[in-house]
Amino acid sequence: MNIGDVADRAGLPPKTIRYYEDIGLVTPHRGANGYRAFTEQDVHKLAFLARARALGFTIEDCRALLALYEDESRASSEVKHIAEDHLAQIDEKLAQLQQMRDTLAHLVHACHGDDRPDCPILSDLACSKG
Amino acid sequence: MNIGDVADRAGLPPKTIRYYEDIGLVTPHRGANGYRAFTEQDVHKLAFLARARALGFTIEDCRALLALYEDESRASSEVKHIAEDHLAQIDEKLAQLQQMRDTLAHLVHACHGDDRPDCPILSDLACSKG
DNA sequence: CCTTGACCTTCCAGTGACTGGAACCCCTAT
DNA sequence: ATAGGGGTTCCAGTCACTGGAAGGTCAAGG
Repeated sequence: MNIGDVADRAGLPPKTIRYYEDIGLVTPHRGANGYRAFTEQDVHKLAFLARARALGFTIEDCRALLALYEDESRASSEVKHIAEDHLAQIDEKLAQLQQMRDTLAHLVHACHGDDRPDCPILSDLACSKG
Repeated sequence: MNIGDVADRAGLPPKTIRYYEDIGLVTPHRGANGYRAFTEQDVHKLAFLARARALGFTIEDCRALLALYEDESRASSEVKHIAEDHLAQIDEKLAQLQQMRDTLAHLVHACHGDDRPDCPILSDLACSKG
């Protein structure tokens, strides 16, 4: 199968798939014309990657998950460990983002947003006592 | 004032301050020895930047905000507009992250995490019907 | 057979916002 | 004189792609 079809089926741009080959996440064979020839298994792997990336796992997480995925004898605890780590990171990011959101929403709310130059947003940024 | 002191007072690493000079956010003078010589105003500006960046504004947002900040006659509506845009972006990101969190938490919860190879996390990643 | 257009290939460069490191200069204290 | 802790520049790397140029390949239509 050519890269374009794989891209459609895995839900990843061709550029990204080539990049994944560059960094060794997939290793498609080559046809006589030099085109990459993907197997069903490759498609499966790439779809796995697409989903894991969509869940915010880093490429290195994905590499580890793929290795575990392909290891028949892995323990589920290893996978759980990676996922839990990632979950904790997401929680931290969520908290930070929520904090940012609250502060910003407060500022936007306080700003009258008219033609006058006074602006609570800028005042706050200028001296972070808000 | 030298870059180290400014870094302490503005809450930014020296490297970052040099980078901000590179991209034209600040333009400190130079002493006879070639060292950057920062004024109080520079410190103020950098602290402004530190705060705005901490609120997740992009560098280009910051550039715009700084310009508005230094423009005595700006309308607060312009600032509000930038802030509202940014707030909307944050909200979107929050929603995505929350969605990711929910899915992942569900998977982690479903995984027994023992020595056996069965793992709902990998199963889900492999075929996204979960 | 030729052309057209869609596909494929490689390689290089850019993104955003820094960060690390090398190699070197300057200032102060001992 | 020397040791250290500043400062300077510049180059390269990060992360995960993405855009674009230059060129090869393939199937369909005239």
